[in-house]
Amino acid sequence: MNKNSNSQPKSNEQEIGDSTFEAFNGTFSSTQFSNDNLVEDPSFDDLAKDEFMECDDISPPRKTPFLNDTKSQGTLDASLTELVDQQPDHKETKELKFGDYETYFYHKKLKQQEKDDQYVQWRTKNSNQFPPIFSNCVIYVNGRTDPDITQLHRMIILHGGVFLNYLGAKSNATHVIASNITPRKIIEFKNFKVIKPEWITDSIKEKKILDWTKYTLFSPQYDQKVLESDRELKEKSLPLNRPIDATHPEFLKFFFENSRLHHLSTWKADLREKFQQEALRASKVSQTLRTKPKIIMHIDFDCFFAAVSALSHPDIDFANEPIAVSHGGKGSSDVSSCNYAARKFGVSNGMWVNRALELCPELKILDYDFKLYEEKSKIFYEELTRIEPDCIFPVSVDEALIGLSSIDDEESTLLNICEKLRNKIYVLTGCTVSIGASYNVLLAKLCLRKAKPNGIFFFFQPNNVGNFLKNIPVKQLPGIGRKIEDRLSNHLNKGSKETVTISNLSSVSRDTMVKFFGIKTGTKLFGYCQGLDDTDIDISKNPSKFIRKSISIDVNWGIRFEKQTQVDEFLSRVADHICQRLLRLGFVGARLMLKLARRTKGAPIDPPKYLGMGLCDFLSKSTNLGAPTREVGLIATELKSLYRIIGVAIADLRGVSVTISELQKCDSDATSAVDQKQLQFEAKKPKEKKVQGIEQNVLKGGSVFPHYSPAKETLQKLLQKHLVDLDAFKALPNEFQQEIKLELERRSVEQLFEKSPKKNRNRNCLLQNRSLKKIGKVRPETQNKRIDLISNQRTLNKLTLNIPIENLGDSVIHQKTELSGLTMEGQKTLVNSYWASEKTKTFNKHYNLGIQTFYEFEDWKNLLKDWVRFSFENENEKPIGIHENDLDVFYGFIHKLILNEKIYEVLSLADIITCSLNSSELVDNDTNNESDWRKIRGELLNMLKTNLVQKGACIDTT
DNA sequence: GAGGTGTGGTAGC
DNA sequence: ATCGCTACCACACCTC
Repeated sequence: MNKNSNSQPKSNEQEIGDSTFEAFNGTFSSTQFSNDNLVEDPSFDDLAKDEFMECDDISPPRKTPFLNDTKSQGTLDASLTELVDQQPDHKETKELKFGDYETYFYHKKLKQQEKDDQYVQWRTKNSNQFPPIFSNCVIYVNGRTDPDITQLHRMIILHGGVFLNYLGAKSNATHVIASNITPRKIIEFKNFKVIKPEWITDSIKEKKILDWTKYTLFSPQYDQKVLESDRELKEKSLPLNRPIDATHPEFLKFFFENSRLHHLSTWKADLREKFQQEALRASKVSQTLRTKPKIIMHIDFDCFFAAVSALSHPDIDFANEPIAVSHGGKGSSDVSSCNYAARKFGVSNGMWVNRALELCPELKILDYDFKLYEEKSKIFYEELTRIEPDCIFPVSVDEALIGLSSIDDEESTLLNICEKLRNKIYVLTGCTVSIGASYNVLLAKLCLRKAKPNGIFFFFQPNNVGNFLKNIPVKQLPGIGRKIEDRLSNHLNKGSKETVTISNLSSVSRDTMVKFFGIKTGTKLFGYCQGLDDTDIDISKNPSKFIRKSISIDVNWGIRFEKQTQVDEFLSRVADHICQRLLRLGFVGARLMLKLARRTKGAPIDPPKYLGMGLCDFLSKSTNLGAPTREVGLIATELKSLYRIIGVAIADLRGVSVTISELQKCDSDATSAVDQKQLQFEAKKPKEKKVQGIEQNVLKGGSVFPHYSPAKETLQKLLQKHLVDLDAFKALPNEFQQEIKLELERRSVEQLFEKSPKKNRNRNCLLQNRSLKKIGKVRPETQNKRIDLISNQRTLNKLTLNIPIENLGDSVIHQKTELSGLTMEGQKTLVNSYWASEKTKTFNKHYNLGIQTFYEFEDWKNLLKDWVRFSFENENEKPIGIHENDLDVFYGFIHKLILNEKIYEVLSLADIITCSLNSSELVDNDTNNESDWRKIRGELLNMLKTNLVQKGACIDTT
């Protein structure tokens, strides 16, 4: 068993299945490393007790490629026998961390696996009795059947078939067995051969596989063929030629369902959250000072996706046949995972499929099966929990760091724990894991690299660390990626392509590293070179450090837009999506960032990757939402606004990323701890009475708002209240005046309503801030934001409107199109002045407003006055006129105002135009110019009106 | 010097 | 065809 105990670290080119073990020193003495200690070792005893509880019928698992491997067999087979020979302890009542439901399924699965193994053994012993008639079948049994599922299971396995416990959407089930079927299942199983159980029994009787079509379950009208032709018809009627890009309303759903990176990220975040929550609970129970774990184990599946996907392809010889997981079979799809047989050909993760096929023509491409990955991952983490380490730190869906300190100083114990774990995981998932272990995270990670694939590697010789590290490429160090490697390579090798190893760095001083990579990265890298790493993986020591800090959505594939409306609709959908996630995770966020990928100038319009982003520049802009929120409307509006500020030309947009940060917990669930706290805080009796008052009033048939009657307030008072200038108001067309009036009345009503505790109660999460004002800002639909901003003249004048003038010039034509409902041509001809577009003298340039200059509203008022005057100035005996670019900037600003619901500001700007035109200062040299200005003014009101009507309609429906 | 903002890099398959 | 995500850290640069 300990035949490898004194071997040197194996090389990277090790054979598959080679399980190497490097001797401990220091804490662990190699003389203690023996089997005799096994049984007495308490931690091992515990381990054994947990295993196979409630499992009474245990037989040795089948031989597997993994176990048959000649190099590992001695060690692994021995420990495996030992593992399963342990008597189950039925008295064990210790609670399991994952709850009864999951424990139940865990044991169920375990039992099933063991039964399968028994059957396989019987079969091999009595191969004459059980001809393998189902050897090419992967069979799933649904619902109640006769004979029942257990019997069918047995028959299938005994006759060489594969029995599926779970039917994934992309499962490779060749047959589904069912006696009855619901209409819902008919749809669910439409892509499978659904057959009666008699097919199995009859086939066994006949000792040959019978024609399944004679046993189909569907009645003639639901016959498989009919279904298929139905499907074909449907598919033909759909415009399948059109590529599905981000303009499609269902794009996000479709995209995320199929994005491996999306899955990886969400799984990771979920795991993190789960362990963080558990650590939080644990730390409440015991606040004892924990010591740092002495041993760090790094456990990771070998080519996880490939191994799991291959499970549904029993015909594949995973150890020898090159396989890869990807979408589709060719082209610019990424290879997400490939097995070691494929790696021998030079295939690697992240490579495109067509390149991989060039290197390895017989490479088999398998599909993703995200559900199955998740399922296997769950088993993996359950197993990790089961060995009760000091701490578990999830690195990824298939990978974790484990801290151990309770093991006595027994090398054998650690090796045994690792091997048992590996075997157990293999038995339960059908996939192999590798384990690296050392005394810190850095070294554990490096050990894992050496252990892969399908092996174990330890390093516990601090005195020998230099030797251990010297040939390791820096790229293998955690946190050292392509960029840092490149910079190191350029610095050290002066451009030569040779891999930079740690020994190459020995000449680099700490100061140089800090100078190169900054204080943190530099120091860390320097430490790594000495084998030092103080990363702590114990979440429970400081759970709050691991709490989620942001939520984001990135879409950098399929982004192709032609019109602003498409972009806006997409941003709305993204907002909706992110708000749903905020809700699901129980957060509100106060900060919003939009990051756009813009095609780099000169990069091809269509990059080599189909609908990919190609070479891009990234531009980002963030904004404060005022108070933590997850209001879709607000976030969508802000995103559209941010998009316009960043100002990426629509045709060049290749990626959209939205991040919400400054999160606060805000569970919608009233039973949550957070809400309970807030409810206590909110306990204010008088407010409750008010609610009753309103409700009573409604019952009596009176106004919902007993203290307010809109009719009583005169128009003048209303206008005063909202600081709308009476003259400006009178200058408006009648129709528009009416709308403003209605709007203001509505706002007064809502202002009252907003103060009612009924609404606040629904949002008590925000009461934490003890600020009703902030609550108001969270919900623009209820107009509080407007009131806040408009009712205070000082605020108004201080308002900084983030419009960088030059940026707007590029894209505001599109914005105008959006707002006024006019076509782009219509917008352009709105000002039909004689001045030509080649005219370079724009107001903007003339006044040298500069780049990225931000203006307060007062500045904009003055600018407008100046601009009007400027346009009437003479140049070559003609007035300068209004330049298209200036107008773009101006409309962009107006748009921003409207987006932020600053009605008063738009009105005052309209008023300024009127006043300026009437001013005697102007040289009355051209009536066209004046009429242009009046058109612009009309357009402002038009934009406002359009927006108000939209808003009104929106509010009416809600 | 503290704090805000934009950008860049890294990790997992 | 294709599904190039996402959370986090670190840092440069800026303002106050």
